[in-house]
Amino acid sequence: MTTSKGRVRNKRGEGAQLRDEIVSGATRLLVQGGEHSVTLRAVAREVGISAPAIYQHFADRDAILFAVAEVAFAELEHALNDVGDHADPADRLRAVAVAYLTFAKHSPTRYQIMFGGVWDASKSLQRTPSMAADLAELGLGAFRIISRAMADCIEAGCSTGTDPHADATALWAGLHGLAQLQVATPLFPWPSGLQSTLIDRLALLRG
Amino acid sequence: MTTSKGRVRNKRGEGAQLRDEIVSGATRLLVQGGEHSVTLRAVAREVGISAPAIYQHFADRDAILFAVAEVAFAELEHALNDVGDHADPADRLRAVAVAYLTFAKHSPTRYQIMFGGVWDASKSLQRTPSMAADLAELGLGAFRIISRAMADCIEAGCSTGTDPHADATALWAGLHGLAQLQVATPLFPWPSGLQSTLIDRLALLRG
DNA sequence: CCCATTACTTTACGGGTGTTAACTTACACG
DNA sequence: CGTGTAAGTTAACACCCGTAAAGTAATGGG
Repeated sequence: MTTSKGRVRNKRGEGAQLRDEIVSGATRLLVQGGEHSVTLRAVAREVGISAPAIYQHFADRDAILFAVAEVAFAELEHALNDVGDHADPADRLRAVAVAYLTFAKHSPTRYQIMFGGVWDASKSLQRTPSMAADLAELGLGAFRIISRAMADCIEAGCSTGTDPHADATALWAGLHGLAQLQVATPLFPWPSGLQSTLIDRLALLRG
Repeated sequence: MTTSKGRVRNKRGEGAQLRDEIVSGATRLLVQGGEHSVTLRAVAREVGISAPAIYQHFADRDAILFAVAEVAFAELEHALNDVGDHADPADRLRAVAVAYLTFAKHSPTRYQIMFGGVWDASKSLQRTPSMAADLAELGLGAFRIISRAMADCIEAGCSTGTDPHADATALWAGLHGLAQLQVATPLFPWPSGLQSTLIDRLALLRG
């Protein structure tokens, strides 16, 4: 086999493959046990390699978590983009919002490291300023999809909003709060239909 | 005789005082360094006692954090109740909402252990079902203040809402999302006036 | 065919954690 | 005054962590 880039090496797999295994192993741990259970050694254990082997692919524990977040962001963006065709821009916006909520609800721990990281100032992600900036950039990608759908609604007259950015931001905040709060306090008597209510009110739909 | 290290030990009735010192020490650590830095030993260090001494007052580390949350909930409730007199129920609701946001923004890490605990399934608070229930109960206390203010608005005709519980819940979700998201991602270009926009929209004010 | 490189291994260091056990001290009471 | 009890102490157990250093097996170029 030719090695133009010299990537093929060891018994376990071809270079980048192990990196992916590490990321998905870490993701698995995150989903199952929360952020704290994603430790360097635990990831290595999960993947079936020795702990120091990880340093071939990641600078430190935080870099792994960052990679997990990257994947999660990509997945979220995909979910938001892939809501199907909707003749009515309002329907589309609603679908995007629902997709956002579905993602957050379906994988809450990943959602947390994406958007809740800064809370814990010293341990979790974003210790490095550059990392915070990168995370913010990725988050903006997801936000822009909401923002665009919102703008389309306003332009089409489905929404009585006037400032797409401000309106989309308000909607985003509402979605975030609903998603997180519902997962965090499942014992609360959540009214049915709350989701639609909140979306329609914040997006100023059907006004 | 006092110990060579100077701390007066074991006076009867000093017990409860030390308990408070532990709670406030833990609070201090939480505020400064995030939840992960509130470790049993660190708390003991902060208070100036030995780690095992804590077991006289708390069953385990989680119990300390729970006590911290209790105090924080009391403080939040007090802040929500103490928004001054307002002739207009809408003004009062707005003031309550602002107070909520102010609290969350001013002490984000405490806010997190109050409402964000369940995210991390295995480490943080609420491992015990009973603890989750207790936390939920405390949270309900704060929510009821919002709910009552909301109901007053509806009754007075300041709000076009119809279902006080549902409307208050939507507002709560919005407030939670705004507070947390703004703290979590400070780099985002937050529009000015977003706070009032969100409150008025979710509370259906000035209809 | 040899050898440098690469990717991984084992080993080990230095530290942290929650928690238990055994000891010590100070006070309260008979 | 002696003594029992409660509230502290120190010491220790058993784990976990991140990561650095050194060893080893496979690979591919010269």
